[in-house]
Amino acid sequence: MTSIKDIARLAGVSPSTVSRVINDKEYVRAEIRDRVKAIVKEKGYVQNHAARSMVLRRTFTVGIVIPDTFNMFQRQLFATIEHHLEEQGYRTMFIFVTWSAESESACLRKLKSESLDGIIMMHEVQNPAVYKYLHEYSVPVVLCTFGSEDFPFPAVRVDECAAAEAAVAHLMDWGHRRIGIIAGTHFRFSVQRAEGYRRVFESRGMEPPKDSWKATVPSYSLEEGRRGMARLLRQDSTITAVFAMTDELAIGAMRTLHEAGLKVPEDLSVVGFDDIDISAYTAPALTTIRQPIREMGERTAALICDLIAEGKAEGSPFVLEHRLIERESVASPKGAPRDSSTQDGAPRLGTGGLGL
Amino acid sequence: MTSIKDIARLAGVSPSTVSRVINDKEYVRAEIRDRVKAIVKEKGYVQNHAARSMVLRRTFTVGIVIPDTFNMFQRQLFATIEHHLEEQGYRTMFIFVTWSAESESACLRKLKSESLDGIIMMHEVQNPAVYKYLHEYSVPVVLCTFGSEDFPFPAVRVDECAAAEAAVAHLMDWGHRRIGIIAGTHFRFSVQRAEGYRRVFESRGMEPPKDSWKATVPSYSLEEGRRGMARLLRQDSTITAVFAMTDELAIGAMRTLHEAGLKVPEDLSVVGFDDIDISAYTAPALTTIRQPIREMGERTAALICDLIAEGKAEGSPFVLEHRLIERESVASPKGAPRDSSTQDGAPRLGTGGLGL
DNA sequence: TTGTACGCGTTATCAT
DNA sequence: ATGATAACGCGTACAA
Repeated sequence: MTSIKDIARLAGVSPSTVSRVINDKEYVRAEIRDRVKAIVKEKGYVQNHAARSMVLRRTFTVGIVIPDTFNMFQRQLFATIEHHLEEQGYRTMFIFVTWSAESESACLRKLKSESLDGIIMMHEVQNPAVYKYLHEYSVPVVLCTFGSEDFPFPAVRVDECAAAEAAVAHLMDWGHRRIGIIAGTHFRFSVQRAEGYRRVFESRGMEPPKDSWKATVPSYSLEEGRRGMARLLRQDSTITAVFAMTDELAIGAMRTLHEAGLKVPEDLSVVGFDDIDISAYTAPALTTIRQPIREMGERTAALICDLIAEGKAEGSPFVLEHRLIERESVASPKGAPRDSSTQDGAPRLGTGGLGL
Repeated sequence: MTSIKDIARLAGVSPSTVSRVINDKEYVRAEIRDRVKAIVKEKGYVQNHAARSMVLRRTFTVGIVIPDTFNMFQRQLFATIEHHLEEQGYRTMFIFVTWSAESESACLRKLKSESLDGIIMMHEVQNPAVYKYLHEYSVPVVLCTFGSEDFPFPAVRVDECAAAEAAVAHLMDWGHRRIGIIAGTHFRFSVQRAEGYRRVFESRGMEPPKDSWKATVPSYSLEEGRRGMARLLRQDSTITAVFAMTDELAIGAMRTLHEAGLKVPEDLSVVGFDDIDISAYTAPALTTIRQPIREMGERTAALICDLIAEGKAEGSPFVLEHRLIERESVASPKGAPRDSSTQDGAPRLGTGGLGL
């Protein structure tokens, strides 16, 4: 590969001059600048990243820690982040993590050896050593989609509990009382969303939801949604609606319903969470909670850039607004007309909530 | 960050010795080896990647060029590749590309500056300069999901044309004759799949498909599938089946059908292509062509490793077998019983084709 | 305004 | 078996 020295020789100047030209520094005669630039272009020269980051002691790279099974929601999120980071001149390096302890150690090792300029965590690593390392060496970090009480990292997220509450309250507004939940585990949001579910019952002075209305599944896949729904149906066939903790789970659940010959929403209503892109295209289209993906991504990218550049992380709030997207998967339970206490008329059909 | 020199000082040896220990070289007394290792562990030392790749003149990094709007099929594919590469000690760097010329230039620039050990192209870049550069500097390259006639890069893929033929033939076998197609553009596979579609008509001695049976859409998104199907319905309402060039397009198409009050497969049959994971969970589940994702990923990873290590790329074939996955989205056209020339009985319902 | 010299962290080579 | 030294490509302080 052609190096800065080659260019220097070709241009009849010293390497430092070439360096100045490339980095748009002052003190270069226009004439020389042009000559060097021409040669750079001709030779297709580009700086060697490794050498640069070695001497500059920074890598211009932001690491994104993300589950290796990332879903469409996360996919859209990091696409936004990546895009903005790119604009700011940062490279992006993905660090895929599974739920295994070994994978988390590998993650830590990677974080160390890469000496990244900043880290965006889109995955709640369990091993505290990771956060501890990041904190001790004061690596710029921003948490995205979850928060932490133990470490003072800025966190961009929605109020998971309130959002889940909105989803379940929506079901209540439609007259549902026996509402099931398909719940995941492991992550903070799983307890928060479950808490939101519980609170709706509480705040309305109702009995807490029965245990038989809950199916806990080991992951957030379509298949687990399918299984969870099947279990729910077995446990208590009187439920009239289901809150699935993620859209994937909800779509899997609808599949079970379809196989069982049950119609959504006529026989059973479903609401999801995340508003992944496919949720507007299922039959029926899924009523769900939308997290402001774009905004979250922009905010996260801006934060990490500020953190890297100036060490500051101001400009709250980092808790963004969620929004209920009404589509077609919710209706009144059979026999029971819609709760008169709500203002809204019929559910919006079509792609009204598509955001096009 | 603690460096090799720090460790050396702490252990009372020279940096070279530490280097030998770290890289498991010979000629180190066991006693010293243990002492150094202990200190390395205690200090949590890890090699600096930039420095290493500078002196070794390799980055241990494989670049994956991929569309920034990658779909679930590609997502599963690169997950497999990433996993295998990781096992072989390679890092992975994604290079996201859009369909713009500017983005492709940026891609080229990146490829140059990163000095990657190898490149996996999962996206058909239009600008020949990219391939030219790769070829000239004999960077190890493997194409994944498409081939090239202009450059001798090994390519892992299926026979797109034959696969599309299988999809459409399946429709024919069910008695369909007026079969529409939702087609994309830009990529090699779009012309190959369209060609497969055409050939079925030809090989059965039928008239070529009418122009009004074809809707060409500008991208492969859910939304374009929806639009394409709507257009098809307007252009010729007598079609009884549709071949969508990708599953996303198919799912979007089914959405239009749902909105129009048409039932799949009773009113209209649909077959897709790719077998993305959600295709088994839609209602109805999608009949589609499965590309052997796992195998393709493994093959691609193995190839790039061989290419990097030994410069060779042997062990064809690189053209893998596709497979028709029959689910629920195909039935006989209304009024017409299933073509008696086929051996198979009723379509498989449920998740028989799920591959669990 | 330009060039020289050094250092970043690591490994390979050669000397010991 | 171990250590000293050079080199990788670049940026920068300092000399010119």
